[in-house]
This record gives sequence, structure tokens and C-alpha cells, in this order.
Amino acid sequence: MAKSSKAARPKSRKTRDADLSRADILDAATSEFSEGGFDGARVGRIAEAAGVNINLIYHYYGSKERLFVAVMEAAYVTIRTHHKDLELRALDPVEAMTALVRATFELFATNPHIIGLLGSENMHRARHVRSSEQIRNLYNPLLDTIGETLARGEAAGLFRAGVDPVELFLSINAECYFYLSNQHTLGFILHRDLTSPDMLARREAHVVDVILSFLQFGARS
Amino acid sequence: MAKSSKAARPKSRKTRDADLSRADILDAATSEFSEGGFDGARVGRIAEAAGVNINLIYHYYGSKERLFVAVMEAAYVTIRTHHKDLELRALDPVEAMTALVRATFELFATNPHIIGLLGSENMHRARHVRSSEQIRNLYNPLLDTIGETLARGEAAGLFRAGVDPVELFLSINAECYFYLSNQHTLGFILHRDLTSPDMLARREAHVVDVILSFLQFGARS
DNA sequence: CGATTAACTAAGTTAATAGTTAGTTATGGC
DNA sequence: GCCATAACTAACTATTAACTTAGTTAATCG
Repeated sequence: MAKSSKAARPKSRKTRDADLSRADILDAATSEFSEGGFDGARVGRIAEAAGVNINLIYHYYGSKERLFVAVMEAAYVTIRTHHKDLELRALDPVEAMTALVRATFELFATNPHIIGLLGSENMHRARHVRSSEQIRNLYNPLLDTIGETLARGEAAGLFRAGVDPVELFLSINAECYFYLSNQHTLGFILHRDLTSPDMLARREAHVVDVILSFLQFGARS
Repeated sequence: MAKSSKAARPKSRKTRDADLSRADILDAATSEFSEGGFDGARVGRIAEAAGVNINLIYHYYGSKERLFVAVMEAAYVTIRTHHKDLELRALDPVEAMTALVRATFELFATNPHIIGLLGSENMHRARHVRSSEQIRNLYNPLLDTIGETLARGEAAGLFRAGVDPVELFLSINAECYFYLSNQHTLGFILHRDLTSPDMLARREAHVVDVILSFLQFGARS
């Protein structure tokens, strides 16, 4: 894994920089863990890609497991940051839901490592993230916002009544995530490359269509 | 992995039976690969769970990789068999689509190993299944049937026009698969167990609702 | 400038694991 | 009953990979 892309940085740095080394390790670990999963990842490869001695990883992160947890936490920060910029409450309900679906799709399309990391973590029954209270409550604000947007849409007669925010959240993520997470087996059985810009744009439009149709089907107006 | 469930069968069998041993190995390998992925799986554990000597695995399957391919092929047979029983063309369009969504959901809910195997295979960029022409064409008949059902529904004014069978296929699978594939991280951030019979039934109903709303939204009648 | 501390490395060690070697034991055909 | 073959096993090997030990080199502070 990770032997492609980003060339290892020059072996000997002029100046020592602990923060930079930690960041380089985390970047390399993110690639390696997302491409191979926790079990497929190799600490030695991470060291090589980061351009540091393997023991520096143990110096800063202690173990492969704790390095993985650090990577997961950084990934969840990316997710939170991405959604926090949305300001859904300022938009009308239809625009807000459209923006949310688009943002979710683009989150995964733009940060494909998130998919590899989540896949690995689910295979391990979420044992690495389970300790993080921060991650546990990550989606609470977004779920609240979805609930508020649904209520506004229903009050305006734009959306049907009785939509569960959690079910909607799950459907939006399902539609966006699956297409990318399973792109290799799907691409194989569908005889096409799913990652071309053209296919991605089509898929994004379709996902918006599915979610908005569901919300609007049977609405008052 | 796989140390739980199925107790290893009695170490010494009365009679020798190559077919039974092969099947026992395949069963044990299916559990082990689906629980740990290709990289997390241990050939020694498969041998132990199957109640055979490790070398019997190499005798019959040659290598860990070829054993994994055999497991994947068996999993795809399960998928094909499951969908072949549907007889969608005999049902009216709305019933047919409802049946297809339900069957897809139940396929994954009833055969959770499929999710673990597909997850691992996607992490490996589908390199193990790529050689199988059988798997490559597995979904062609189903995609044809979806196309035919869409056409019937559109002609009857029940479904909107212009739905792409592939996009629909992807959405159905996404809605069914993601909920189960990511149940551990989702259960954690949503503070609930997603696998209770109650939650599963709710989710299945919701998924049917989403897909049928999409198909019917904007239909003639 | 001298010493303390922190950043960083080279060269291991140990345990685990995919795969092998060299057999033994049962079975079915004659 | 015997023999060829196939089913099956015990014990081993070679390699890999996580992690450690025992340092060296650079920065910082007084």
C-alpha cells in the first residue's frame, strides 16, 4: 500500500521539527491505514513514507493501535469541519437539503481516505473509536439541524410529514457512501468506471433527486 | 476472529470425506474472512475452526488467496440464487420494485458475511474477483429485469420516466448495504443498536419508502 | 560555551504466520 | 487380502512485522 503517490520526503531534514514529524507520520498513516485497513497497514511502510525512523512512530504514538486512533480522530475532525461550514438554517428547506446531500457526497468524493478508514473500523466493530466521547457526539448538531430543517419544510408544505431525521441521515449517507466504498466490485460487475468526473456528477445529481423526491412525495403542496 | 460461534467439530472423524472437508474449510474460511477481512484472517484459525490440519487447506485450495477467491465465488452464488427466486416479471411494477428492495435488504440482513467479504474485496480494489467472468456477468439478468420493470411502470403511468436502471440498482443496494456495513460506527454515533429486529424492520420499511417515492414522484397518474 | 534535554536513528529481538516436507492411515478396485 | 491412491497429519521453515534497546545528534537555556 501507499507505495504510489507522495514520494518520501528527503531523508535528512536540515532542521528538527517534532510537530512536522508528527504531522508527516499522521499523513502517511492516514494513507496506509485507509488503503490497507488496520490489518493490511504496515508500520514500517508508514515510517518510510513519512521519511522517519520507525521508532519515531513509537516515540510519538506508542503503538500501531494508538496511531490508528489518532488517524480516526483526525478523520472525524475533517467530517465535522466539512459540515459545520454549511449554515443550513439560513437556507430554505429545499435548498438546505440539497446542499446537505451535495456536501455529503463531496465530503466522501474529496476525502476518499475516510471511506477506507470507516470500512476498517467497522470490520473491527468500532473498537478503536469507541473510547472517544468526541466522536460519539460528533453528529448530534447535524442531526438537530436536519430535524429543524424537516420541521420547517413540513410547516411550509414542501416536505411530507413524519420523516425521521435519523432515517434521513442514514439514507443520505448510504447513497453517497456506498457508491464510493464499493466502487471496485461495482465497477467490475457494471462494466464501467464509476470514478470518472462524468459518472460522479451523474451520481451526485441522482442522489439529490432520490432524497428530495422522498421528502417531497406526498407533501401538501 | 471466528473463535465464537460454531464449535470446532470433533477432531477425528470416523470416515474420511473429501467433499465434506472441503465444505467445512470453505465454511470456516467464509466466517474468518468476513470477520477479519483478507488481511485479518488467519489460515491457522480457519484450519482449527474447520477441524482439519492446516495443510489440508493447502492441499485443496493451494493458498490463502485461492481460498479467498473460492469464498467470494460461493458468496456470489448466494446472491444470484437469492435474486433468481424473485420472478419480478410476474408482478405488477410497484409490487415488483417493493419485492426487489425487500429481497435486497433481506439478502444482506440474512447473510451478513457478504458484507464483510465485499468490504475486504473493495479494500483490495477487487483484485481477487477480477478474474471471474461468472461474477462479472452476475448482475446482467437482474439489471435487465429492472429495466423491464421500469418500462412497464412508466408505460402504466405508475413510475416517472427516464430512470436509469443502473442508478436505481445502486440506490437500492446503497440503502440496504450501508446500514448494515457501517452498523458499528453508526450505532456508536447514533447511540443505539441498529441490529434489533425492531430497528431492522423500521429500516427496511423506510428503504422501500425511499425507493418507491423516488420512482413514483412526478409519475403521470 | 557547556550541559541538559529532546529529536531522532541503527540494529536488533521476538512472536506470529503463510506455506512445506515428509510422512501415516484409510479406502476402494481388483 | 492387497495395493494404488487419496485423505489426512505432525512437525518444521522462512519470513515478516510489531516493537525495543541502546545509542547519536541537534537544539535550547543559563
